[in-house]
Amino acid sequence: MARGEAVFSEFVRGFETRENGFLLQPSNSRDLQQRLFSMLQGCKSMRELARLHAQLLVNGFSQKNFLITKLLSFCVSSNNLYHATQAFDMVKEPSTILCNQMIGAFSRSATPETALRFYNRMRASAMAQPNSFTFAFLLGACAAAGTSLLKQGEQLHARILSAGFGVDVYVQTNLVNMYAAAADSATIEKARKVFDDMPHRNVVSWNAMLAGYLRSGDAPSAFRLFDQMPERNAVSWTTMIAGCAQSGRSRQALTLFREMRRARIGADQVTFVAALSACAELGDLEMGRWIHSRIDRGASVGERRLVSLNNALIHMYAKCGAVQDAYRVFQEMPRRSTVSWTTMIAGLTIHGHGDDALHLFRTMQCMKEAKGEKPDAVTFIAVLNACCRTGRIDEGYRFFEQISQVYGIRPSIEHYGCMVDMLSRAGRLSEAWQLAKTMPMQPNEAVWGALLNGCRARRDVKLASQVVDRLMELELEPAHAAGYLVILSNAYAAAGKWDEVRRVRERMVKMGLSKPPGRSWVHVNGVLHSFVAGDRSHRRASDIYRMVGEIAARAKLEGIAPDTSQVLLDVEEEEEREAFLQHHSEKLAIAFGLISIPDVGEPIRVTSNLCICSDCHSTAKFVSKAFGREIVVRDQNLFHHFVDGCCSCKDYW
DNA sequence: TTAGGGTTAG
Repeated sequence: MARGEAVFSEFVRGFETRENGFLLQPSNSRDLQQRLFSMLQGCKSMRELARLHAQLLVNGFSQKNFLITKLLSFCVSSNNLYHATQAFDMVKEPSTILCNQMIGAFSRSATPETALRFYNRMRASAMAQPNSFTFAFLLGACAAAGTSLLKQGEQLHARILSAGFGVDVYVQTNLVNMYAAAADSATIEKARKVFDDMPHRNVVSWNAMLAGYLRSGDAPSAFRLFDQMPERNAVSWTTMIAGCAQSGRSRQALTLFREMRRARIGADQVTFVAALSACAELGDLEMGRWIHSRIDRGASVGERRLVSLNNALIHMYAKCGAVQDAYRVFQEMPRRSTVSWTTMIAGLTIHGHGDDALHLFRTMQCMKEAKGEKPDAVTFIAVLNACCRTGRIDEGYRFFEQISQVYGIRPSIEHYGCMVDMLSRAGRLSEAWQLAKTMPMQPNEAVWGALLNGCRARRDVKLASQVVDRLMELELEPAHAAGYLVILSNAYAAAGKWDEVRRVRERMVKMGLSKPPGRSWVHVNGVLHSFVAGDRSHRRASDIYRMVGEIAARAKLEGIAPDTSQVLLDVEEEEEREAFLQHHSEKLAIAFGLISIPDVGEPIRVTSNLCICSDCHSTAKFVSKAFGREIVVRDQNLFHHFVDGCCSCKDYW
C-alpha cells in the first residue's frame, strides 16, 4: 500500500460498513466514476473531500487521472498542498495535467522555488512531458520570487525556445511578466524585447509590461504605453492608479481614477484599495468618504469584501483625521489580518491615543487562536511608536525584548529607531546616544533624526551638533539636510550663540541648501486651498490677513507671547520674526478655515507638509478655545486635534 | 473513456 493510502484507510474502514447512501458496490464502474466526478465537482469542504478520496480508493480509481485532477483542484483552491501532495504521490503514471496542477500550486505558494524543484523531479523521472502550461506556471514561479529565481528563469527561457513553446501567448506573457517583475533596468529591457517580438498580445501582456515600468522609479514609459494600449480593462487602470499612488503621485492617481469612471470601466475592490491609498496620502477625506459609500452601494450580493479593502479604509480614515471612522470599520470587520491590527494601532497612535493603541495590541496578543492575526515586525514598529508617544519606556523595553524572545523576529533598524526616538523624547539623551552607537547596524537618517529632535526639545546644543555631524556623513536629500541644519541653527539661536548660527548659515549656503517652503492645505466645499508662508495670492487674502491679525491681537490680550524660537535663521530682528511667524502657512490655512467653513460642528482640517512649529501649535490651541472651533492639523508625522485649548498630542511631538 | 489545468496582469 502506498504511503498516502494508509492515511485514508481509516476513512475507508468507516465507509465499508456505514450508511452514506452513495457507497455501493461498483455494479457499473463507469456510472460510479461519473457520479464521483460530479460529487468532486460539488465538494464543499476538506472533510467531504477526504471522504470522496476514500471512496475513490475503495473502488480502485486511484489511478484515474481525471478524477485525481478534480480532487487536486479542490485541494489547491483550499490551499491544502499537503493533501494535494498525498493524492498526487499515489498516482503511478501522473499525466502532464496533474503535474501542472502541482507546479501551479507550488508557484503560487509561499515557496515558489518548490515548483522548479518539482519540475526537475518531473524531468529526471520522465513522469510526463512538459507542455506550454508547465512552462507558463514555472515562469510564474520565477516571477513570484522576484529576482532570486531569475537565473533559472533565463534557463527556462532558453529551453522554451528550443522546445518550441516560444510561440504560445501565455508563455510569452509570462516571460514578459517574469522579466518585468524583477524590475531593474536590464530586465525591463528584456521584458520589452519579448513584448515587442510578440506577434499577438492580449490585454494581460500589456498590463504586465505596464506594471514592470511602474515597478522600476519609470512612470513616463508607463504612461506612454498606457496611451498606446488598444484596450484597457480594470486591471490596466488599477495598475496605473496604484503605481502613481505608490510613487508619490497621489493627485495624478485620483485624476486617473476619475478618468476611469468617465471611460465607464467598472472599478473593483483592488481599484478602490489603490484609490483609497491616494486619498490617505493626500488627506482627502471627502473623496475617501465618497469611495466608501460607493463600495457599500456597489457591493454585490455574496461577494466577500477583501480584508485589504477594509484595511485600506482604516488607513484612509486614520490618515484623513477621522480616527473614529477608522475604528468603526475595524470593529465591523468580519475577518481581520495582522495588517488590520497594525494599521489600527498606528492610526490610534498618530491621533494621540497611544494608550488605546497599546490596549489594542494587548488584545491582539490574547487572540492566540486566530490565524493570520499574529503580530509581525511591522506591528512592533507601531507598538514601539505608541510607547514612544506615551512615554512608556519600561513597556517599550519589554515589548522590544518580546520581538525576538517571544515572536522570533530579529529587530530591524526601524525597531532600534523607535527605541532611540522613545528615549530621546523622554529626554534620556545619553541613553539614546549610547543605543545609537552600540546598535548592531549602522544608524540611518531616521535614528539620528530622532535623536536630533530630542536634542532640540531639551536644548542640548552640544549633542545636537555632534548628531548633525553624523547626519551630514550620510547621503541625504538636500531638503532633509537643510531641515537638520535649520534645527541646529535654531538650537544655537535659542542659546544665543549667534556666531554659531552664522556658521551654520554659511555651511548651508556653501552646500547650496535652503529650507523647503512650508505648505498647508484646507478643503472647503470640495475645493482644495493651498497656502505657503506669507502667501497673498489667495482670492480672499485681505480677509485672511485680517483674521490672522485678529487672532494675534486677541492672543496678546490673553497674555500669550509669540514663540520665536523656531523662526528661520536669516530673520534676526525680533519684530520681523514675529511678523514672519504670523504668516506661517498653517496660520493662513486656519484663518481661512475660520472665515469660510460654517460652524456646524465639523472641525477645520488642515494638512501641512512639515512639522508644525511651536508658535502655530499654541496659536491653534488658542483659536480652538477662543473661537470655540475644533481644529485638526495633520503634519509630517501626526495629527493634532485642538479642542478647547488643548491638543491631543499633549504638546509632545 | 468524452470527462481535466484556479495558465498569465493590478
